[in-house]
Amino acid sequence: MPAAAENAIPTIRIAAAAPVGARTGAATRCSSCHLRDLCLPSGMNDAETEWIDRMTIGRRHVNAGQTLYREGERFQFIYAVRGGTFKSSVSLADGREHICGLHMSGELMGLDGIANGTHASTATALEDTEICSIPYARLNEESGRSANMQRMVNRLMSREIVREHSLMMLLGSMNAEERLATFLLNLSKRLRARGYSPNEFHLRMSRAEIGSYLGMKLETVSRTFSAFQQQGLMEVDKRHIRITDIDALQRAFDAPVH
Amino acid sequence: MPAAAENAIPTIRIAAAAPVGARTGAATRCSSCHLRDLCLPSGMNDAETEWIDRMTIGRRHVNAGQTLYREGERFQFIYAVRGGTFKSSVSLADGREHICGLHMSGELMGLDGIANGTHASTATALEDTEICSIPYARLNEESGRSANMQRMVNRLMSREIVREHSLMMLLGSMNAEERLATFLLNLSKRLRARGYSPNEFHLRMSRAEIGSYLGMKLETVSRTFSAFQQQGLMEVDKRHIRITDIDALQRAFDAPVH
DNA sequence: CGCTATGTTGAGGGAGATCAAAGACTGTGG
DNA sequence: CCACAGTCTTTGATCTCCCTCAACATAGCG
Repeated sequence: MPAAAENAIPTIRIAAAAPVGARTGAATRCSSCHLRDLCLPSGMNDAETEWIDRMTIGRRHVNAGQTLYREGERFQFIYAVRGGTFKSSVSLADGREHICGLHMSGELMGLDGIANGTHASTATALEDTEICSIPYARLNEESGRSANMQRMVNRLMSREIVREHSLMMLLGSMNAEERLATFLLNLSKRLRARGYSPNEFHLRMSRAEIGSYLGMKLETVSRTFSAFQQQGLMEVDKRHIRITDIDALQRAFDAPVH
Repeated sequence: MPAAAENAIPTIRIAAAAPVGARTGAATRCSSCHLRDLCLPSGMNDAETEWIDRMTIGRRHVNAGQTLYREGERFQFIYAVRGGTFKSSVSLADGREHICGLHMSGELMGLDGIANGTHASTATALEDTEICSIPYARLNEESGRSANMQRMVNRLMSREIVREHSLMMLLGSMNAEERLATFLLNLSKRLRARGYSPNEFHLRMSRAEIGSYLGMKLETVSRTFSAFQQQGLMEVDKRHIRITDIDALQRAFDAPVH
């Protein structure tokens, strides 16, 4: 299983078969993708999945540090993460930046661009990644043909809204330990859903990025990690995390949105 | 203009013609609504607006303090605010609550329910209000008939995502003065769009509610209002706000998402 | 006329920010 | 192979913004 293998490799570099940003040629088929049940086709029947197949124009590599799209750019595609991890961020006029999303394989990006036809955030690869581009105009055409497919698109957008609600809750009313624990538990859950170990993983973000995501400073992130380690909840070695007592972490901090 | 009259009345009570929560009878027609250009029908042609007319099952009063829907309840309707103001909130298992939205006339509520078929937040009327209920199942049927209509639904959902991005930016990287100023400027802009004065208005939320929305305590909200007043930016008398120098407020604090 | 809800203001404390320094690791170039 | 710069992380010391606790004022309401 390539996914598990990738997880086992501690480096963040994976072989880049094509030049930066280039398409890899043939269109990727959703119907044969191992992320089928997590991604856009989830809940769709075979015929609908084939419709998606016809419009997914291609797979593309995006290398670590590169952007997939930037705030203000014209919106044309919705993107599905096929491998690797992305962050998305918004920025203020004075340069302050805030990370507002962390996207893993099977998750969609770029939905915020539909509102005005321009992207409202910037998507940056946190490691070497692979993404599928879905032309929004064609998605609309196809979903006009299938009520089910259209419901799925709505559902995925709604899911994004719900996700942001949770983040607002986190930013608005949790302390540093609660924020970091919630973040780690959420990560753990999503990794498990992808067949990775929920207890041991590599963070793809720096302390500063985690801080930006959680509304705290990098030093506070670092100190909170140290505190968790001293409490015997996890072992932390830079970006390598091993959660030793996930139940305790849950009990102490997991306050799921009611 | 009834809207302007309502704005001029300092009390939050408006006459309730029907019993609490009751439908007022005949279906409301979008085609003749004065909020037509702000609300769901914006950007739709006459035929499409008539389709919406056919499914908007009715107008309903919701009195101050009452909830329109609650977290966890089955999702069936999307709601459009026809008059008055709503807050929406999410809560943690331990009872902490966070206000994650403030909805004015012409704005939609309940989109977060599409994801799982249950509402992810609670909507509470901040004053006596009137809302239109749009059955989601029928909305889907109708929007299957019109690509344009479906695009509009997507756009409205995307707008909600963008709105939440801004809130996350606010919660994640602004100080108390910036938060309150951003909040007031946003309110001012939305009131202007509805034909109200952008400089003088009544807040519909208590200090505690504003605090919950902006991720700060009620005392801090109160102190920040006092600070703005001492800086000559506005006059504050409980919930009545008169912004005397909106440009200064903009210059000092408005840091629009890049 | 109390009673409750709401808002303002003060005093003090604390969680996290800021400033600073040092160690670990990576990649680069000699 | 090693010296070096640059990045990331950790930890300490100090500071500050906002929270907490408290008292008081005001308005609406039974």
